[in-house]
Amino acid sequence: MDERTRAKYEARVRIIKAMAHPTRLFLVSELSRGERCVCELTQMVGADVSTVSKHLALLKSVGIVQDRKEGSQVFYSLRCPCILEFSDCVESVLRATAEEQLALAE
Amino acid sequence: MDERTRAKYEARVRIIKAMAHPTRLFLVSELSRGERCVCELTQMVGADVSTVSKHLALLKSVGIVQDRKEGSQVFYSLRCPCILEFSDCVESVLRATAEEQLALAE
DNA sequence: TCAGCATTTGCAATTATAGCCAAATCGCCA
DNA sequence: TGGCGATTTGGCTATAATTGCAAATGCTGA
Repeated sequence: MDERTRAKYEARVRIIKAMAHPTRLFLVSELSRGERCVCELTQMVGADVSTVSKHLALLKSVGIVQDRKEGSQVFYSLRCPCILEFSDCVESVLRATAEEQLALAE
Repeated sequence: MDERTRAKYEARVRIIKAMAHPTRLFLVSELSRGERCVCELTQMVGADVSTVSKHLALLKSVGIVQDRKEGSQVFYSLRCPCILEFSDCVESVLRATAEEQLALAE
């Protein structure tokens, strides 16, 4: 794998890695319903505000979400609605595995 | 986020995490072209065999790939062709970011 | 200007990952 | 059976990620 190829995969990996955390995946799925402010998200997640803020900053840094300030609040929203396709793939892997396990159990 | 919800996201995260590594993303994309044995993949990646073997084992453990032994060789293949949809989403985030950067530069 | 909420940033400790080398397995064939 | 090539596993070290607390920043309304 040459330098150029590796760089290409690393760019994609940054985005995938951003989704590879339970809290961030939850945030993304919550944002797929619509804009939310940090305080709302923090309450839903149930972790420290600073932790949630950092997760959101990471998602933003790779371009998955965008933010909008309104007064002292910050509203985050999805920048790409494609997350659904993304999830579909994950779901189908999960389903395939579950079906296989079921078959083995019989 | 209650226990049950968290467990749901963790199951999905295991799959996403498996893709969140340059070498593994490369392996998956290479396997999307067809079955390959460990020795071929090792050569393409250019890392230690043991390293590649561990990456493949991880991909297998979450159900993304499957293996088939033939003599002393092991052939890996994709278990879910959906990786393409997965990539499409990643690509569109990349593209959106690139376009935005371009617009800012003008 | 000051107090007060919302959010981000700096810091330090804990935990998880990745990589290589060496050693163990496994199947094949002389 | 013994050796050989292919692959996996164990062990160890180095690096990266995650988290909460405390402090800093920003905005708003009195």
